[in-house]
Amino acid sequence: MNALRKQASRLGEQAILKDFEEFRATDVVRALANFYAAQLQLCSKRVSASDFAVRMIHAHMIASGFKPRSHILNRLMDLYCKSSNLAYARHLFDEIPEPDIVARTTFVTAYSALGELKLAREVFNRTPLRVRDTVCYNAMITGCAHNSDGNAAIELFSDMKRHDFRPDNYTYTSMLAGLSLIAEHESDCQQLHCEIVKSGTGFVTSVVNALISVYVRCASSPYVTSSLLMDAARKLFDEMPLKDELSWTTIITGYIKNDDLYGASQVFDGMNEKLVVAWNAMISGYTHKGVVPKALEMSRKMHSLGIKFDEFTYTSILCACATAKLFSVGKQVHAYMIRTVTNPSRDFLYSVNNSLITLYWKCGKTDDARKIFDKMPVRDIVSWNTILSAYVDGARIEEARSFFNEMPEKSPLAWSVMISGFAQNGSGEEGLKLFNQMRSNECQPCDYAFAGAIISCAVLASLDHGRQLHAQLIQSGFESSLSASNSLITMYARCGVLQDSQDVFNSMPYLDSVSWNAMIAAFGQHGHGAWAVDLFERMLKEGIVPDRITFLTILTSCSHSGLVEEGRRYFNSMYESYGITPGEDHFGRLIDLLCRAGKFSEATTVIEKMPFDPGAPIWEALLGGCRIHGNIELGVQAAEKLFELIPHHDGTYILLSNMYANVGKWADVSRVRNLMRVRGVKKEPACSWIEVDSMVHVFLVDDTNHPEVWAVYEYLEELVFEMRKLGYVPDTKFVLHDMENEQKEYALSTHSEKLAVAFGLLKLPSGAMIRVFKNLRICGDCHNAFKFMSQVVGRRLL
DNA sequence: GTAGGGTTAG
Repeated sequence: MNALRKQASRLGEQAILKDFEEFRATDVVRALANFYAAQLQLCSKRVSASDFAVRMIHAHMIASGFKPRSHILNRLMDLYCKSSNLAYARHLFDEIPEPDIVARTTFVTAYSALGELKLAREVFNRTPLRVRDTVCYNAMITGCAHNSDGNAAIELFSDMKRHDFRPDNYTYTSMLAGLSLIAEHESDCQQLHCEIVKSGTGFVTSVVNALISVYVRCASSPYVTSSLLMDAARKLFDEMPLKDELSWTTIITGYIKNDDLYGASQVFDGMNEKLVVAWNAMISGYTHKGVVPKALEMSRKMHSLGIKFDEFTYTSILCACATAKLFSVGKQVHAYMIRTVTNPSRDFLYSVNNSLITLYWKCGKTDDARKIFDKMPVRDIVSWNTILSAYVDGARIEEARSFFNEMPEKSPLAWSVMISGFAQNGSGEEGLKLFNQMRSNECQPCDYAFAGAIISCAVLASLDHGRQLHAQLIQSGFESSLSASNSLITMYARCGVLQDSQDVFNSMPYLDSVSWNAMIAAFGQHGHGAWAVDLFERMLKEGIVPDRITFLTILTSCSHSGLVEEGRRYFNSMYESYGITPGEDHFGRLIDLLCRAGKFSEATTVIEKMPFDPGAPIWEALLGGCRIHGNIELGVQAAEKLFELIPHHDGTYILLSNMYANVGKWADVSRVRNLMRVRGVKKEPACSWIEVDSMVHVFLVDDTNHPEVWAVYEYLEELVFEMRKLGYVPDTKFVLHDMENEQKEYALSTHSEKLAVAFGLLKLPSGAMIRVFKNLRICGDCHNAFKFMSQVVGRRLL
């Protein structure tokens, strides 16, 4: 009891408790009943802190031997449901011999809100028809609609009509709102609209609001032309006899959702008394559409008009600052908030602190973000997820992992962030492991989780897994998911099946810049620079604005296909036409482009004229070019710079030794390899479980950015080197050609067999060889796979 | 006891 009391004072429930203590003296049952009813009423108004008080009052009821009548009992159960103490409520419920309809409806609502549709349905089904009423049907319909069971909602709707229950405003509102969330029920919404008009509820504000939001939602669907539907929504809005707060905000956010900020601001300007909610909608609208200055201007205007900011306003402004990385402005807003908000609620603390964390994270201060998190008196799921994303975003994968393990509650979002975090970090295997773990924890993967798992397959170049996941994705109903489809494009390309990438790309209902970037990259990786350029041009024609990633991708594609002119032109257009300042990564691609084409003097000029000191990516690009063309003098210079910048990077040694190997300077190759050994440079470990067959794909397809790829790359090159040293002229010309000039079409269309033949390694019956390669699924140890390969090589050579 | 808008995490 004392512990509870302590908690009560922390939650600010003293008022209730004081009344409570005073009342104990009297002992009249009727008065007690009134008192309980009044206290419970009080609790229901204090949403955030009522939990404890309810338990106190209930405990007192039991202690004083008070037997509550149904209305008090119902209220008690309702409060328990709303404060997530559903078990208590259910316990009470089960003890009532004949629970009334109010009690039953309470449970239908509570279970539905928790996503426990089956339990809700059970309570509903056990309610005899003679007891049922419209409210209880409404509650059940809302439950079905919110849990995306549109068909059940429709069935219930006709069921209630069959039994002569007249649908009311609540029914129509729930039906409309629920069905419009589910894509395949658009025509049902149209039918409902007709029925509403006939029923005479067509002018009821709440129903029209719901209708407007249906039109808005349909308008933002990728399958339709939004302007007509928005016009229809606007007509409904203009013609409605009585507008309430919701009508205004629904239409404003409707315009924002459909990218019509002008339309939104027009309606907003037409408001006589501008609601805080509407201001908030405008501010967040501008922020999300990337017009942060406008968002800040709105908040300044709001301030100068003396309109008080609420929790949502602060959160939105801080989010705007985070998006635009305006750290000092964000801090000012925070300071202003501390001055003006004297008594923040718990919900306020959550959201504001969460957006502060976001601000610090986006401004590159992850450790400070963590400090805020640690200091927060109360944290919610978003607080945890934000920190997790911050770690993943900063490639601090180990910290992310241990933070993830500490999380008290792992939402699907957290799982998917962590899964794609692993994948982005090159740990495809960890990503897939986690995805499977997610499923075995009975956590239904969402489309983002699938996307993470699919990217993991891309990293591993594990086509079989990728295809399996694609099938499961369709089974789970995520076929049209943007993020999952984007990851499929990348996965198929990395696994060497370009056609499948194109199929996914062409079948997508709508595309975002990520989709275009992925497809352009896919063409580029497969050596189809010209196709990549075509697609890029098509993207521009369709009015999609290219971003930094698009330019990285198109520059890489040009570079891999020797399209020097185009690459140079695109590089220049970056700033001139799109206002994007080229970063070091873009310069790196340009250098790569020039060096691959042998234009070393132009490359060195670019390096000299760059607006910043050249870092590792620049020297790596230069060294890479020197490797291809055997430009020893310049290559050595670049390697020296690299050794200064990143002393123990294995990639530098490997590039250097390959450069020597390409011009037949075997002594130098040995020298570099020895140097590596002497300096204790560790080679990145090879990935452990993919098939040799897949590795070859990775090696040929990828840009050699991943550690695994480096390992494979080095190993295969070593094999060729050994062969050459032994005076064997391997029939590998085109493979080497592939390596160096990225003409990968042939290699990609081949499988292990052709590759093996190409290496001149084997004249084994191809079937046997294929089986060895294909079945050599060395789970947990790829070294053995390589050992096998080298044994075969040895046999042939000796 | 039932419906509908604005915030922060991918």
